[in-house]
Amino acid sequence: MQPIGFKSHDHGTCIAHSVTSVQKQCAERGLQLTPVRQRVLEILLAKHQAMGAYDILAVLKGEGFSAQPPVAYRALDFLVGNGFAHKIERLNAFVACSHPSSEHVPAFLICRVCENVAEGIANLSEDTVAASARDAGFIIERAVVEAEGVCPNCDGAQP
Amino acid sequence: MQPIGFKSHDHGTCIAHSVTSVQKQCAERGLQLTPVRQRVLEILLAKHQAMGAYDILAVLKGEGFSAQPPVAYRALDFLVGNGFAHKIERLNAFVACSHPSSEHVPAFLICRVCENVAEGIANLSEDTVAASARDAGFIIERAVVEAEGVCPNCDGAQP
DNA sequence: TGATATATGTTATAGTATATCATAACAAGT
DNA sequence: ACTTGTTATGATATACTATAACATATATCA
Repeated sequence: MQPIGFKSHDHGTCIAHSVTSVQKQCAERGLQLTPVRQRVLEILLAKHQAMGAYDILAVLKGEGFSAQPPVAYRALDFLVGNGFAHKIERLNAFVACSHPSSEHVPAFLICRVCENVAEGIANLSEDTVAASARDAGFIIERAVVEAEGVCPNCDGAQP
Repeated sequence: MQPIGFKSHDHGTCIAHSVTSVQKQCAERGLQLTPVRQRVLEILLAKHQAMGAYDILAVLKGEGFSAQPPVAYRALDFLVGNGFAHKIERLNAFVACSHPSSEHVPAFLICRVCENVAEGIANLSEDTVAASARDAGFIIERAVVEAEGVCPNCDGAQP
């Protein structure tokens, strides 16, 4: 449940573990993790940075996949729609989900210097947000928190 | 501090009051609320819906202002940069700020049916988000909460 | 007044995302 | 086997969003 984007960790294992986990969930839920979809997930997992759809497309291009925009957007729609990735609206970019096994309100910590992204979990239900929504009679279906700032690796080093 | 987007209220007064408030703040802070800037603010205030830059441009077009994209984006940059409006990233659209007199983390309640937007205030400092950021050593400079769902006026009436 | 900064006008272009139609692959029922 | 339904992919074109770059004007102040 901790953000992992700014800590050093065994990233090879991190990737392998995530892919396996997603494969398992797809099997359980009757979802097809087709080659493009899995490859896009792997591309996202390769960094803890957000990637634009066209960045992903550029990677796919050299690998025998069709490289038209809809290819990337469809794969991303699948991943985002099923909770395996998130879109960071502020950046028009995508990241693999760090907590793919549970429903949650993702909270992104976006470093404006190095552009790395860590994903935490927000607990809006205990926030004033939930109270406002309740008072207004508004039913929240999905939510996201996007926070921009400076990560520990960049703090001090850069403006 | 309550969201007002879904409640009936005297909207004429609501607009006039907001404009006056922004004028006053601009005077105090040495900011120039030029004709385009004020007009864009008024256009945003006219609804509690988010408007795209090109929607705004279309309104300006009939009013003797230049209607090239940079005109709208510059006015919006001014308004957003000084806290008089917000950008809703999820919609690539803009709304006038409902609480223009104080620093705050805005929390948008976006109705996916009627597209109206209410603005509440989040208190992330008491949320798990703040704890995650602290643990990670991440310094949050700006943040926003975007929640999508169904407003009381649309609930029941629509899917 | 002149120097500097701020704001606007204008053209062109970059970057992001989707609509649309065609084709393929596979499963299920007849 | 044959049709039908469903899901995924291929491919083209286009819509939508945003900014770069440079010219001109207007404000502000030493």
